[in-house]
Amino acid sequence: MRKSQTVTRSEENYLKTIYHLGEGASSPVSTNAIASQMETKPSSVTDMAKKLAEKNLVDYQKYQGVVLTDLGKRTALQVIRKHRLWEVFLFEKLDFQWDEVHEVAEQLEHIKSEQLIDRLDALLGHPKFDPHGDPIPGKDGLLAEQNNSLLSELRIGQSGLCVGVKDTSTSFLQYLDKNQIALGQRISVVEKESFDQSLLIEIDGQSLRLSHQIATNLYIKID
Amino acid sequence: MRKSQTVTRSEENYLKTIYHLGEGASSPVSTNAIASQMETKPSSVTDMAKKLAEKNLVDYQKYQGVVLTDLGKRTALQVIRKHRLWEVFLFEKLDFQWDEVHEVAEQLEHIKSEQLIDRLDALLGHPKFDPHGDPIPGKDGLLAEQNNSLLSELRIGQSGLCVGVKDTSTSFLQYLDKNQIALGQRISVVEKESFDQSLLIEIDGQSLRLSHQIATNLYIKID
DNA sequence: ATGCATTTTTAGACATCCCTAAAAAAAAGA
DNA sequence: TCTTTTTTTTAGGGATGTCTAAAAATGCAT
Repeated sequence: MRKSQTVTRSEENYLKTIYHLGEGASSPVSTNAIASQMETKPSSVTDMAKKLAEKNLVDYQKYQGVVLTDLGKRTALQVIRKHRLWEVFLFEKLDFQWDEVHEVAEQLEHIKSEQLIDRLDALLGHPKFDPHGDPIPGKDGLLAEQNNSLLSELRIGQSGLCVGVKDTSTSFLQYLDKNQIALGQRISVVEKESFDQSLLIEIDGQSLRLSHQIATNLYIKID
Repeated sequence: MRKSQTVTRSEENYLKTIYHLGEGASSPVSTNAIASQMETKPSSVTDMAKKLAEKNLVDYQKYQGVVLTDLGKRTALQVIRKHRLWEVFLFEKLDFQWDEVHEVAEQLEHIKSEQLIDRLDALLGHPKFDPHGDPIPGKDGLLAEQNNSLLSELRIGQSGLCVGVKDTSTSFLQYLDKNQIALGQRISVVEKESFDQSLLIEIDGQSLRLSHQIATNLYIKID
């Protein structure tokens, strides 16, 4: 078993981004997609692609984008695992709001100590999902299954539990807070407006109208 | 009030080292002292001294070493505050041994979030000392008074509480663990051997002989 | 006090990670 | 197909933080 080389903070950030853009799959991710996601320049991405390929973390063919190797995927998942565990810690133990956890977790995810993460995981009770409902990869790199639907996909009369958000921007999360929509709540679809696809839902005994855009960013677990 | 510029991780490490070497005082710290403490080269220290002087964090005169400015001292103390709070967290919440906390805290101390540190401090109950008995600077940068003695300074018959260690090396801490010496314990000096300055002490109902070297690395709070 | 040893600084270089500008390849459309 | 547009890569360079080797300043000792 070959000892894995050091992966820098910057390399970890690239791997994470590539993982998210490729949805964990093996479709190649383009230079431009990575650059715009990371708010950097395509030329910087090309440089890094070569470095990651050198370290066997991605497959890279000129002009063809990058694909994570198995090693790259495992590495990315461990960074994501750390990110999401820290998010749970901030939310549960330090009373951060769910729209405040991301930025700090971006820093904490790069701390290198297996012991630290194992024990943090235990302290938190081995959580399976982060405060946004995203699944936390295990030590083995496996993700909990999530066969969830978007709220916008529910038919009239259907109901389910709100289990996650797709958009994690501060403005969206604050909108949910303002309308008292939180993870774990039951939502029923009362009516769908065909004109603008807005929904009338019932939540917590209250009726609420949500735009289509909101409904496409809420994950629902149907009973 | 001028917004303080960004301080890099490397700069923070230099400030911390300079603070420790200067014992917080205003005596100049030499280039070589910093270099050997940080396991780097004197030329690198000179480079950094210029950069820190530029940012008003140290006073630097060629060939005269560096002295922390007020701003530098405040910055160093905040890094030390973070380091020691994280040590308490690791020790109290994640069951790390006291010889294991340092390395991970070296990484965690550079996380930038005032909110995080404030809340961590609260979670831990605003501790005043870290697991080695070192005082934790407050938000205001003030250190709790510590008028402690070294065990080697006690006279025969005197006793006190073990409140800290001077040497924090793994080997020393593990020696203490092996001999069941921990912070908070009462130690009485029974006898002093003038030949090698070793001590016979009583601790936890047991007699124990300690070398002079051990005794000069244990802080005792005399009643 | 002056000569030698030590300390410190300078000069020049390298690695990382980013940038801009220009060239090259790929994709799109007429 | 053959332009034109878009994407991607190359070339060259800047900032940070490190190093080695050599020069300069300091300071100790006889």
